[in-house]
Parts: sequence; C-alpha cells; structure tokens
Amino acid sequence: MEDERYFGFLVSDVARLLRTEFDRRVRDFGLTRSQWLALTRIYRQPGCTQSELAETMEMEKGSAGRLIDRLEKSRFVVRQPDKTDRRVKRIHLTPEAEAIERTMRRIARQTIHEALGDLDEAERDKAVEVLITVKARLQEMLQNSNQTANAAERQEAAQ
Amino acid sequence: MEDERYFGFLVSDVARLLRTEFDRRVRDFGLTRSQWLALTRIYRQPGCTQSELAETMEMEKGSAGRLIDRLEKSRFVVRQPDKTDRRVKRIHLTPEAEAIERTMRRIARQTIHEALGDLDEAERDKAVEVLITVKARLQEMLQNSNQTANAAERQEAAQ
DNA sequence: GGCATAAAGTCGCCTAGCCAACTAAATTCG
DNA sequence: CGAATTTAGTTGGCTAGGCGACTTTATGCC
Repeated sequence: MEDERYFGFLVSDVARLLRTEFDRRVRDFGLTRSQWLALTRIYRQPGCTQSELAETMEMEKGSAGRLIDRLEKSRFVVRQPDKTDRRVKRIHLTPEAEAIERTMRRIARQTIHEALGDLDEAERDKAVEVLITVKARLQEMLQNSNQTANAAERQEAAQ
Repeated sequence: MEDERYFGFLVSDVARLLRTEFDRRVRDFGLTRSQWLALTRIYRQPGCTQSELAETMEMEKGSAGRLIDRLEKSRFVVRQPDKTDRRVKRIHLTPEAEAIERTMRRIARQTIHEALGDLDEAERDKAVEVLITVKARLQEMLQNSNQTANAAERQEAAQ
C-alpha cells in the first residue's frame, strides 16, 4: 500500500525533473518544453484548430489558447481564420518553427536517452506498458468525474 | 529510440492526470496536492527550515517560500523565528493541519489505488524500480548542469 | 577585528495549467 | 423559421514552479 503512494510521488518527481532538465537545455532557443510539445503536434497536424490541439495535448482549451498566444508572440505560429466556420482559428507553423522543431526533437531524444542511461530495454518497455495502463485508467477516472459534475449541473439546471 | 521519447511523454502525462484527479478530490478541503505534500513533509520533520523543506521537496527556495505563504494564510502552518540564527524561520503544523493530513493521506492512497487498478504487483514494483533509477540519473544530470552553470559564473566573476 | 563569501528568505517576473464565466457563431429541433 | 443548445475561443483568477536579483545575517579566513 505504501508502495502505491510511492508510485505517485515517483511519477511526479520524474516528470518535474525531466521538465526542468529539458527546459534548461532548450532555454537558449527561446522555447519551453510545453511549447515544443505543441509545435510537434502542430507539425504533425498542420492547420488544426485550437480545440483539436487542446484535445491531443489533453489540456483545457484555455491553457492551449494561452500557449498559442505565447507561440504567436514569439512568431513560431500563426492563427488563420477558417473560411467556412467563423468561430475557428487554424494554427500553422512558421518556417523558423519547422527548423527549430527538428533541433528540439534531437535535444529531447538526447535528454531522455541520458535519463534512461544504460537501462535494460526490456525493463523500459515493461515500465512503458505499466504507464500506458495507468494513464488509460486515469483518463477514465477523469472522464467519470467530469460526467458526474455535468450530471450534477444538469440536475441543478432542471430545478 | 522513438520509445524513449514516448517514455518522457508518458511520465509527464501520468503525472499531470494524477495531479488533476487528486486536486479534484481534495478541492473541498481547501488543499491542493502540492500543499498536502508539503504538509506530510512538515509532519515528518516538524520545525524544519524553509530551505530544508525546499531541499526535501526538491524545489527552489522561492517556490517553497510561496507555498508556505499560502499554507500560512490558510492557517495550516506557522512560521517561527529561530532562536540562535535570525535568518531562519522554522515551520510547524497547526492542529487542524495534522487532522487534515490524515484525511489527505487516505484520499491519496485511494486515488493511486484506483489509478493502479488491478495492476499486477510485480509489474508495479518493476516500474517503480525503473522510475527510481531514472529519477536518480536525472538528479545527477541536474546537479551537473548546476555545477557547470556555477563554474561558468565563477569564471565570469574572476575576469 | 574586519572583510569576503555563503546562506536564508523575499520578491518580481515568467510559463504552465486548472476552472469558471463569458461572447460569438453554428447547429439542432420543435 | 426561431428559440434552445452546443461549440470555439477568450479572459480573469487561482496555484505551482523556475530563475534571478536583492537584503539580512552568519561564517570563514587573513
């Protein structure tokens, strides 16, 4: 049981350390890890909408919007209005961003590579399996708590 | 190689989802996950200094200071001046905080328990092993980049 | 003893992210 | 068709955390 809690601590610690180390390495390029993650997603899905980006990054629309604000201010990204739906804005990388994206990818690969060190490949794959499972369960749990929240809201609205 | 990057993504995702789900569950108690983590540390090390807390939580002094600000404002914690060293402030839990700490611990255990689900115990332990190894390596890497930063600073100062 | 250096906290500024409230546009349905 | 609902995006308020500059106090060394 104690080990279960320990698992939670560990995941948080590793994630934070990874982010900090990566941030340090790419600071000179004027990009943070989150921004770079967004760029890779836009790279793979050019012209996506903000909501689509929020969806694939599994974050709130608001957070995604502000991330795009910063990327746009640094001229890595442009918002283009959709032709048929006047609500949506489509996101495209600038040429500079595409070049930098490749560099970031290399640094990320290198950072993780060093962090994993001489770890046995089979062991790593086992851990990845576990993380995938846990992630799926957490997504389910969050969806449930959203649903119950929405249900409660509807309940209220009906009164 | 692609899998290595995947590992990084996964750890970040799981950490974020875990934090979000836990935050939702404890919101009614007026505590966030970080605040609760701080409380458990202070519980285990009553009267610790802010720097010690920052150290054990592996974060910057500034971040720890502000965390304590919020905890103090919510009356979960008090700062007491040290008798011999007028620079240091020692942190103590209030009685309310001690009671709440136990509740939070139960919720954390339950959250992780659900997130891990029917995961095989041996598998989980394997993953924990891997995470411990990676965490240690990352700590080493960060220490190195701090040292090189400090060295560069000293170099500059010497000129 | 006196001065340089180190340590403890604080503060300002930044990114990231959640949540909730809001506007505007599109869609659905009676 | 028109009202109700849903969807896209924005904004404000919050916590969390990094980084760097700064003040105050201790400590170490000549």
